[in-house]
Amino acid sequence: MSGKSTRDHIVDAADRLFYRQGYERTSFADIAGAVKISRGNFYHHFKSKDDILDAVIEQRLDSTRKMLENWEREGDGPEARIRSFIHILIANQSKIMLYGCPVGTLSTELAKLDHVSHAEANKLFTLFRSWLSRQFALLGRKADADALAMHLLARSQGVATLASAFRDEQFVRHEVRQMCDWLASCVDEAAHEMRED
Amino acid sequence: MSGKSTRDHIVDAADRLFYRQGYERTSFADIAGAVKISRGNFYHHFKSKDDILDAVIEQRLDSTRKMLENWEREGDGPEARIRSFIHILIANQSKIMLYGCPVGTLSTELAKLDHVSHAEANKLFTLFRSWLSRQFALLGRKADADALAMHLLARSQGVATLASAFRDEQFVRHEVRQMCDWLASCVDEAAHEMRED
DNA sequence: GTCTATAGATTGATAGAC
DNA sequence: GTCTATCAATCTATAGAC
Repeated sequence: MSGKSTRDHIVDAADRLFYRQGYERTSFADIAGAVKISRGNFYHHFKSKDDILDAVIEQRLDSTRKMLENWEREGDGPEARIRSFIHILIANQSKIMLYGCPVGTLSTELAKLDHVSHAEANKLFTLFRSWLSRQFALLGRKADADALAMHLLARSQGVATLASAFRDEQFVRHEVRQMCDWLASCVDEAAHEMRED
Repeated sequence: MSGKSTRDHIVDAADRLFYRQGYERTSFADIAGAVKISRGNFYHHFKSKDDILDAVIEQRLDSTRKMLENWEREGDGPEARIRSFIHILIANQSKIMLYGCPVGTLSTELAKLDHVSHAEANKLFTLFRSWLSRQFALLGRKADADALAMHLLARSQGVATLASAFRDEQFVRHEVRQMCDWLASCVDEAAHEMRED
């Protein structure tokens, strides 16, 4: 109950720094400075920098799973849950405008580095993808649920990228509104198909 | 007429490596290896690594300007020109699936590095943005031309990001088709507004 | 479990011969 | 204009004292 272990502090600091500076740019010295331990002490907890990365990805997967489960438990329908996803762009707007989306930017960086953990990082995308796909299926769009999930994922990724390039709050709000309109039209189409059956 | 200067070779190699590996990861040794010159020789042509980056951005701006001017000269209408933009995703598909969009990934990396040339790199985005905006205005959507340009930019960025994460050709083709449908609906709405005036 | 000290490689950058 | 040699700083990682 006394709080977090040194290992947890390292993972937390690395998580923040990898997001803000990128993985390649972040050195052990940076993390050591943030956690206030010596560089040599790292290797008691992790055997390499890649090892810290894997722990960071694991932590992000855990917290994302919890977030999605909470949205599922809140009792609202699938449309409201998907709206919660869309509104991440508003909730995290200031960070996104500075550093982009933590999922997309990590995946992109690891792809370029041809890093062994690229596949691990992409599990974050897959987590959102299958969760969204399930919500669209619940909405009555079973046939194209996965395509809709990918479409929405892509649009939020694009908004995050341009948000960090242009730092334009109004653009983000405008696109979020449009995505919610698009979502509502998805529901309408589903209802229409039901009537036809 | 004898071909490219050493300086040009350096910029070409740096351009390719910055795209494939990222700016931070690419060292002078990498570029030297690609151009087959010694590391010391760099500093006769550039005074720093940042200097090479600026030259790379300048070259990308030049070639992008030429591409957009060519599309403008081809005689087709604005709708066909915007379709040419959308189809970059198909034309460069294999590279995009490996390294993402050269514009978006550079901007994202420089944002995280808090690099002085981030604004320079964003001029690439602005170039596409104002060109697209002009095309939408020609299409009869003067009032919201810039918002439509940003929307389309965002969607292609998102598709590029997910293309490199999931390496899914069919997804790219599907999204490209949808973007073209959306473009056609933009034209219809413009025609409808004209009738109302 | 945390530290200091250090190895060994690589980084961006400089000096000076040719 | 290109080279070799080298600098100082930084990097990941290891060894070993406490």
